[in-house]
Amino acid sequence: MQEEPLQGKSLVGGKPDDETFVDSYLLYLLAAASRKASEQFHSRIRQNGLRVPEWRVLAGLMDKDGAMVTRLADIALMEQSRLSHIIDQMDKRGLVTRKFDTDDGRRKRIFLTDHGRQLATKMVAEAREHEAGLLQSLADTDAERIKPVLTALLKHLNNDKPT
Amino acid sequence: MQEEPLQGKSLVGGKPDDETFVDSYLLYLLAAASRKASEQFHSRIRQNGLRVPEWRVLAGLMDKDGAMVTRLADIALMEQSRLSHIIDQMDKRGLVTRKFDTDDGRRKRIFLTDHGRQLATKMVAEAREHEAGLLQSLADTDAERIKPVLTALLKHLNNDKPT
DNA sequence: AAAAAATGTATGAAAATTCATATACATTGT
DNA sequence: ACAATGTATATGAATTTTCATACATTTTTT
Repeated sequence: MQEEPLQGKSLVGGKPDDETFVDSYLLYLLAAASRKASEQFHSRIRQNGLRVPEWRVLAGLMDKDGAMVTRLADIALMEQSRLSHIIDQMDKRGLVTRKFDTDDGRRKRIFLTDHGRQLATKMVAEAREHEAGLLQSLADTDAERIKPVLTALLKHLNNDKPT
Repeated sequence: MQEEPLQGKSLVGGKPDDETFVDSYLLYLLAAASRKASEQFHSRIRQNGLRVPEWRVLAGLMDKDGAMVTRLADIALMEQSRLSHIIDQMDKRGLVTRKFDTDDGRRKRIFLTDHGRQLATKMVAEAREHEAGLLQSLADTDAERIKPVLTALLKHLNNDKPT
């Protein structure tokens, strides 16, 4: 599609594999796989009037409605203060609501509103549909292996968190 | 470390597996794996006076010094205009430099300066070291499977890009 | 060979995110 | 019971990122 024109030294764009770094670097592979795999669906999210972080919040609440802010931030893969800002906006839009935790006065618990749940439900359906297409387009063997591998990695990562 | 206190309904934090969404959703697994796996190294990046996107640019240039902006943006997993801004800053800091492409007047090619290359080299070494530790801490079978699976996924994703 | 369309990069204002810290409540140790 | 310490969330200024678009080419079309 987009051809890299050769350079004077005829090297750019064609380094032997053992000289490249990123293509064999785990953290890069993870980031790249995540970004490229999500690209299409992210535009669907925007078509539904949401931004990606907002979708993550909705999805997180579908699993854990009433989660406390810190926990939700962890689930939604973002920093606490960012989540606070986002909750502000989603609250104003009537997607979620904050309630005091009766047991612990410092905590607030975040709940989906009816409207929020409605939108979240729709998006989860779209997500599952999109995922099915993605998995189907993969070679069967790959599709079977990818999730278990990621789950194992994630489990491991969540265990020995850095002190 | 951080215990989720049980709710009135004794349900929060303990939904049966078949009711949770994110934990079995591919795009979430990818994003979560990427974020959690990178967390530690990202703080190393900052300790070296870089931000994560800057590190990505340096790493990309280690593989493809003299890349054009659009291509570098793709490698470094960011939008073109963002890369332009970042190059501005890295240029001012003396890490990279822009040169005109002789063949195509629209293009600029980005090169590491000596200083930039020095820092990039150091960081790549740190990255490899960190990666080795990460892989070692995984069960052998997992470690062997993860990269091929991601590589296959990425290869697939890069092929049938959405029109 | 113009004109039209496409491509590559930069730019700046708007919006989002981060960073440091304030505030409020809880827990621990004495 | 009271400091002292720790935890949970919010807040606002500073910074980064995005979005739309301008500008300068190059490529395609007629």
